This record gives sequence, structure tokens and C-alpha cells, in this order.
Amino acid sequence: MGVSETTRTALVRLQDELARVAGAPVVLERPTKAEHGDYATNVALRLAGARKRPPLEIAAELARAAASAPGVERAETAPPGFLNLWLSPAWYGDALAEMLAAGGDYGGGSAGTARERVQVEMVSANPTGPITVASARNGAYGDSVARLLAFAGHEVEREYYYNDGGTQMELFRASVAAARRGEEPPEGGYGGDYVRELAAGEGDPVERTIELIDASLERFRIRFDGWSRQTEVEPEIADALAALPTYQRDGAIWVRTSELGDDKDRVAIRASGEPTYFAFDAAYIRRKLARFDRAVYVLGADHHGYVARLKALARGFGADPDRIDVLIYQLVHLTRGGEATKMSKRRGDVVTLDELVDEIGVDAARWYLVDRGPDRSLEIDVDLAKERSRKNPVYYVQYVHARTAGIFREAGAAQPDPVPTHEPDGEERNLVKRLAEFPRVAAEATERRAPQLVTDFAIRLADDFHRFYHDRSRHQVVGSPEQAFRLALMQATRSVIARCLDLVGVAAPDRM
RNA sequence: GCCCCCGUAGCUCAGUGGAGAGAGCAGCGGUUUCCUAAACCGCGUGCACAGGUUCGAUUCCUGUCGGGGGCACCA
Repeated sequence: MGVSETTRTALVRLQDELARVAGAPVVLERPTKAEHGDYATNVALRLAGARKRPPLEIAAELARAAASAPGVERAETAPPGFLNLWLSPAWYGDALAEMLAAGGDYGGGSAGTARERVQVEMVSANPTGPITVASARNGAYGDSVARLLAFAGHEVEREYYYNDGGTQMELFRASVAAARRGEEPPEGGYGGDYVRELAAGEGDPVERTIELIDASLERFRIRFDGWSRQTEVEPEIADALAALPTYQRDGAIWVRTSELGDDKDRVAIRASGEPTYFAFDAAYIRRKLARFDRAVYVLGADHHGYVARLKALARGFGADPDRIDVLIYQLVHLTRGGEATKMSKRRGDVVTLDELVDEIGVDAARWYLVDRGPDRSLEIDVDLAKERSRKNPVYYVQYVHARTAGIFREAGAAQPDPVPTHEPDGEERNLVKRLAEFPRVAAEATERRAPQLVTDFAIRLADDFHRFYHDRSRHQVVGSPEQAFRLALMQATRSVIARCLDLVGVAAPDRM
């Protein structure tokens, strides 16, 4: 079985069956109230307008057909036109068996046959110092998106692009050189402990800084497949510009981006003859388009103006601008007992990724940096984040994994096969239904580039699991079908929670 | 002036074109002979405002107000 083969889960099969009867796509949702069934759909309400029939009438028709569908125990209608379904014990057993059969791949492969070669470029901070917390959000977010894309079946490469030449880097080198001579940094240059430390060492401070950045990110569980430097892109600028509509004005060479969807034209070659950053972007994006089906950029909110610019370049090269996917994330604020901690590269009070990880650990840092949507500014209370207790959702979720691992360790129990027939109770049904949602959650998180959907789901799954597990009477009946069913349920839970944690770069410990 | 993001509980924030909107923190009270109590249970008059689209809007559209970020021949 290839990764591209989309798993049709028990839930999807049921949806498809209803869709066939309804003659329209059906999405089954879990109602908030138990008396509305295990799953419900509003398809009759959606169809009522187009079919010019009362929604309840359509729902009743669907209910009659649904009642005989496999896995459906009971189907009812409810005003104004909902269709509510109750599922049979057999459905739960089937759903569980499928999850176990799929193993670690369960929920993956949502790309189907639409697999792409995708490059995710992230962090890409100029190597003038340690990675800051802002770049850490970039990395945590970008890496999660990369993990989601890979899980969906895409071929993913992580890329770090950095500036190793240019005026800013020369200023940085000059600052270190000055420090080595025991002099003050040049006008607008870099100072601080970091520059003094570099001055104490040998060699090019830019390369040394990149090594340190790589080490910090590796510790943060981000591994890059490629490191591109500006100077290696430079020779391609001329060819890139030759492929774009350009003109000369005031001694500079401009690209006519205003005709490609940008709001103004951009200078590529300054009057001085020096290429602008934009010229490097052009050459670099041309590379990406040649090598990948899709280029993902992860950029801070201060770069939102780049979206139009980069897409304009894609158009200029005759490529579909949709192949350029620019993800924008907002700022990070750290607080400590309510007090703001400042972050500024130019001031001395930088909060670095390493400092954050030293303080709260990799797991909490990765979790907190993605559990909010990227388009929202983020506040992390480091005092709370480092607390290794129930207050901390990341440990609450990890605990699920530790608990399930402990069960199989202690009991020496193997995964039951086949899943025995058992009439699940309410908590067990809830847990199976939650697990059954996972493929949909993973697919949506991938499509929307929204890892926060994964953390949100993981917390809900943890809630369901802990509730299920807390009733000790469930652990008593050794050797029974009930116990075997529950072991299967815990095995599936363990697998899904491990996957959720992996998708956001958090460890899944066997013990805590 | 123009562009982007955001206004949901005391705080930090999830979330959804549908049936009583939900997590964590903060606060109060319970549960332990049990393959980890890092757990479970209970206590909540909240979708900035005004129009519009819709059978139905907190969700989509427009406007207003408020917060943040942009608008370089910087990188």
C-alpha cells in the first residue's frame, strides 16, 4: 500500500454512504449534546433551498436510508432538519481495528495522489547573533507545517537561507574585527557579550554564528536539509533579471512588479551597481521554482509586504503564484508573572531560543509556540510554561502517552488481534469517536497550515482518555473481551497521541 | 493616506454558516485499597459596535471604533 492511498476510515465510509443517498457531500459532525446522537449532519438543511423541499422531509428520507446503512443502529431527524445517527457496537470495533491496522500511518496520507515536492524555508535569520524567541516561533511553526506536509505524503525539504555578504554582514564582521583589536564597534555596528565572545575566537564570525544557530535549532529538534547563502545565489541574479520585465530609471534597474500584482515597482540593481535584497530574492525564488512544486516561506508579520512581491516574482517567471505559499506569523511576547520581558536584537536584553529552552525545556517551548494560531500575537508566561504540573497542557498530553506506555509495559500485553466484540460504554465510545476524527484533523491542519488544530485536538483526546482511564473498574476484568477491547483502545490512543506530539515536535515519553 | 493581522470569560487564548460557545490560568469545594493524583468530578449572566447576505451569523461582506505590524536604491 502506498502512502498516496487515502485510507477510507469507518467514518469516511459512513459519510460516503450517506452522500450517495443524499446525492451531495456529507460531513458528519459530533453534536454537542448526547441526545443528538453519535454523529449528525446538516446536509438536509443545505439541500433544502436548491431542492425546494422542506429540510425535515429530506432529512426523514435520509434517515430511512441511513437506518439500514452498515454501522448505523438508529437514525432520527430533528428540527429544523438535522439528521442524527447512533452507531452500533460493531462500528466501534471496526473503527478501532482499522486504526490499529494502520498503525503509525493512521491519519496520514491526506495528500492522496496530489503529492508535491515542497520546500519549507524557515527561520532564515541573519547570522549576527543567537536565534531569538521571534525566530523560534518561526522555526516551531515552520517545522510543524513541514511535519504536517510530510505526514500528508508530500516530499518536504527544510531550508535555511542566510545573508553572508552585503553591507549588514560586513558591518557585523567589522564589529567583531574591531573587538579583536580592542576597539569600539563602527557606527551602527554590533556590540554586546556575543560579539566579544566571537572576538575571542578565530575565523569568520558569520560562519561561526551559523554553526551556533544550527546547534540551537538542532537542540530545538529542527533539522535543515539545506542551507543557502546569499553569495551563492548572487551569480544567478543576471539570468533572473533577464527573465523579468525591467527598465532603467535614475541610474538604477527596476523590475516592473506593479504589472505583476505588486503595488509598486522594485529596484533590483542600485545606481551604485549593487544588487538589492530584492534582486537576491528574485534569483533565489527562481531556484525554488525550478526544484520544487511549492515553495513555503515562513515570515514574521513585519514582512507581510513580501507576499505580493514574491508572488509577483513568480508571475514574472511565468509560474503560478499559488506555488508560492507565504505564511505570516505575529509577534511573541514573554511574560514572567505578568511582567513583560523585552526582545530586541539591538539592545542587550535579548531573549534567545537557548535561554527559553534552558528555562522551560524544548517540549514546552515547542508546544507553546504553535498552540496559538500564527496570525495572532503570542504571549508565553515562562513561569507557567516551566511548571511541570497539571497546569501545563503539554505535560497533560504527554502523560497520556506515559500512561498508555506504562500499561503495556506493566501488563506485557500485546495488541489484541482481532479487536474483540464488545459493547462500548459512553466513555469508550467518546474515545473511539475522538480517535476517528484524527485523520480529518490532520488533513485540515495540513491544508490550513494550522498546527494549533493538532494541539487543540491532543488536549481533547487527553481529556477523553483520562476520563476513560480514571474509572479503575475498567482495569479489573483481566482476560475478558472488555479488557481486550480496552487494550486495543489504549493502543490506538497511544499511537495517535504520539503522532500528535510528533507533529508539533514534542517528545512522547514512555515514563514521566 | 494605503496595506496586513487581531478585538470571544477577570487574564492568556481555542473554535464554528447551524441544535445551550470552550480550554488553560486565577478562585472555591470534593474524589486516592485501584498496572503514575502529572488524574478525575463540581461551581461561568463572554463573541467590540452598526448595517448587510442567509431559513439560520460569534463565523461571510461593508463600515465605525480600539490594539499591533508594515508601506526603502535597509537587510
